[in-house]
Amino acid sequence: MLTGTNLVYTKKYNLRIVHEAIRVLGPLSRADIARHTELSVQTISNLVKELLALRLVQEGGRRTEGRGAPSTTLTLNPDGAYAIGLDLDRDHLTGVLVDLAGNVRHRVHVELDSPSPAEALALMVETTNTLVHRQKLRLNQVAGLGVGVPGPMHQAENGKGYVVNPKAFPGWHNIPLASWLQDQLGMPVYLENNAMAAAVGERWYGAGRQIDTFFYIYFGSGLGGGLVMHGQPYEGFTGNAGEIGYLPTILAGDATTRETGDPPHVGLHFNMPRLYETLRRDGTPVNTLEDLDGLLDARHPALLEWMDDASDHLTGLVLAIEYLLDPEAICFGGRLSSAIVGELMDRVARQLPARRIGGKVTAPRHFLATAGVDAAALGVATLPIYEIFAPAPQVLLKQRRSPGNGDPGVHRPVTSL
Amino acid sequence: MLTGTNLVYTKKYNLRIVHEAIRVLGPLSRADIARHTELSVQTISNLVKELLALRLVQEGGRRTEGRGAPSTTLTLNPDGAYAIGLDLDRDHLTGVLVDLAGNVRHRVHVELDSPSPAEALALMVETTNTLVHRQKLRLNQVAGLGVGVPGPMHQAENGKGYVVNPKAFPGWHNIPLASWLQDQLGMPVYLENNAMAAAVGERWYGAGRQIDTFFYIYFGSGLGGGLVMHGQPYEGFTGNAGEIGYLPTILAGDATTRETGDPPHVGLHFNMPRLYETLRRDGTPVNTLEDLDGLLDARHPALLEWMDDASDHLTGLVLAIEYLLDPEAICFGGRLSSAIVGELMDRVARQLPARRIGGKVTAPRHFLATAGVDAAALGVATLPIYEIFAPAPQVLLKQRRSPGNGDPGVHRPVTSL
DNA sequence: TTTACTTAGTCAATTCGTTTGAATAATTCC
DNA sequence: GGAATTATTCAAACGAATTGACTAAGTAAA
Repeated sequence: MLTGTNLVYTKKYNLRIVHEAIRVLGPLSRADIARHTELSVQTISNLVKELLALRLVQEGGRRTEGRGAPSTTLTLNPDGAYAIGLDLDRDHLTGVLVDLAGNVRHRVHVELDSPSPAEALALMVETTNTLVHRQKLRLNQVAGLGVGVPGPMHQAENGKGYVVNPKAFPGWHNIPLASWLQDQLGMPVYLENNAMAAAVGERWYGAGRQIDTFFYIYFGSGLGGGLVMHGQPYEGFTGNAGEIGYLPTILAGDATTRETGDPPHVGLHFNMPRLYETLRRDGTPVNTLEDLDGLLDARHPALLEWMDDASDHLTGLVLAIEYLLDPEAICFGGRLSSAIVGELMDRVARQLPARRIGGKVTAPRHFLATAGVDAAALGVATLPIYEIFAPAPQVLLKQRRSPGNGDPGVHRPVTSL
Repeated sequence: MLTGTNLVYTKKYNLRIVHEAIRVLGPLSRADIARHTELSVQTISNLVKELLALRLVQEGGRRTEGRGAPSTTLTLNPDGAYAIGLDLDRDHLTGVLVDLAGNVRHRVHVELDSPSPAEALALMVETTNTLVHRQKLRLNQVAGLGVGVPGPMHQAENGKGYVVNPKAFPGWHNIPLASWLQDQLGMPVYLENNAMAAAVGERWYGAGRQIDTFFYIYFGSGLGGGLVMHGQPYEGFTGNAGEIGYLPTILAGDATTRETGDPPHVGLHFNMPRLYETLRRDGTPVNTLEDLDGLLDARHPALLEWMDDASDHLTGLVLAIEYLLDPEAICFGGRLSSAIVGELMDRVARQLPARRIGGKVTAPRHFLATAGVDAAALGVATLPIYEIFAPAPQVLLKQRRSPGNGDPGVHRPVTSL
């Protein structure tokens, strides 16, 4: 990115910064924003005027604090924008319609069993239309559609667009999900692995608002991870950073496990279908994540045994993240219930001190994700909103006009801000 | 960082972008730069005029290619700036004076044996003065001094400035090396762990110029790592990202090793003093890194055994980096000779395919660092230059005027560009 | 109650870096 | 030799943030 910048980009960025300041720190007065952004009050006044005209922010009552004239408070207009998020996995499809403030306005949930591409596509289009109509919107009033799938993703064979991991979805080889949906729905579609999406959601609406750099450990049907650095999601070169499930459990040695033919890796210890099967063999019928909650309440021995093993590996994983990435915090969330995730966190916290190398004083703090079981759906829904409103540094830089700019096909719309 | 920007910052950034374009892609004409940066020729012409006046770039001959008027070529002026780098470890101090083009103009090397803080400080001041006088410069003509130490670093107890890891330097508890030197020498001092510094050097002068995101595996007296993402060094929240030596070798289980009292971690397998001792017990007198080269030529069994063990762990480490960070490339370098590092890389490359989880198609490429044994010294020398010239996004953003801006004490000078 | 002071916000003029358009020079192609 | 092409500069225009003057609306002190 050796491109320069000019005053047009300056303004775009400042508009986003004002929006972001109100979003994160609001309600705020124009003078407050000026102080936070180091811009002049006059500039803020002009930018706020534009945001008001776009109906993205709204004026509240006047507030008097100390001496001087009372200030007019500004907050985001929740109805300023909508986005849709679809979280797809082999066993379910969850769809949400969220507004600019991150409120889930509508939710649709369907249980699935390894759908074919055609079935899933039809269902996703239907779900999207349902969500749009319930809010009495037209398709073009929605900022975009985010789709979450279990990682990792690969590039399509023609080099255009990402395709879903065929290992998680047998029969989905080389299906360019994003462009299919985009053609059907005529709105920008963002495909992302659900762990990363959950991280973006946490960054935008959760505790991540205040935390610059954190790693999100995502418990889904498998184990995933997402990384936010300096407020920006970090995707990696091939778009698969944070794929913690593939980390080897033993750093040296290449012994492949008899069972899967793959080298021993962390993911095996967090494979939910595998856990269900173990529990079933043990005489306990389990099919869904909700069933696990009941077992936890009953302190079921086999479940507790799994949790011991899982937290043991999780501790090592946390250490790897600490030493390699040194984040400010580590976030735990996903589709497992808060009760189970919380217990895992407790166990990790107990083990961790003894397993750190001596002399380390500061360590990243751990926190439970705020979004709950729909973290991924909410997360992918924030992708279009993030794209339009986030004050990312690249907003400031001129875009290459030339073709072949490296971005492989996932739609990036002309941003409105 | 919720600060805005204005046209003054725009210009600063564009100046750096022009400089960077010439540095990386040069020699370039004004029109070439305009095409690369997407700025207008007029703008480039103005900015180049300033860089010429600052003597940071120089005009070369005119070059005619195809039809049209011939263009004036622009290159960096090597004498436009100088910087000094000092690489300190328990066993040595290496100092280099480099120019803007990355040429090592002078080099000083001293063997040490766990110096006291006072001794080391005196020696570092002396070395700096020697290097400055050899080039017939005055202290204030040097852009700054970079100091590399083995990581990790900690914050000083008063919260101001980083201090050297007391584990690597017994008796160095809570010594604020950077501010001491800054007071003595009156130039900006940048303290950094040598692995990260080597990565910055590689990014600036080596193969990293073309690679946006890479991980640098540094073989020093121990094992270190540095991370460059989107062209920017990533430090982590406490400044200790990339501390790969501390990664647990076994993800689950908290068995501490009898020997050190610490949990088993990768660093133990790359501890040079420990290797020397093993070899000595084996009847082979070894004291320095150069001795190891001789043993490699002789295919010494004990050394080869170490290399097998080391590469075995290195492979696991590479996998962890691949899956967690998904970089474009991984760079191998440090103070071990290229011959040894090269052999380690060969062994890793042989083991790696069998140990990846099935289905992974693309993988980061591996390359040997370009800088050789002085990588760290050259790397720290680039820190002041990087600070002044690198087109980092934060250059575009207004700085907070208020005190307590979070930057803990390491001197950040007013940049000239 | 009056007066002084403080703070929020707007209007108008200024500043400054990039862009645009015109002009000039140097070279190749026909 | 003339037309086309490319590099570079000069001068004017554009558009963003800034600055300074001003109004409005409150608190604090006399």
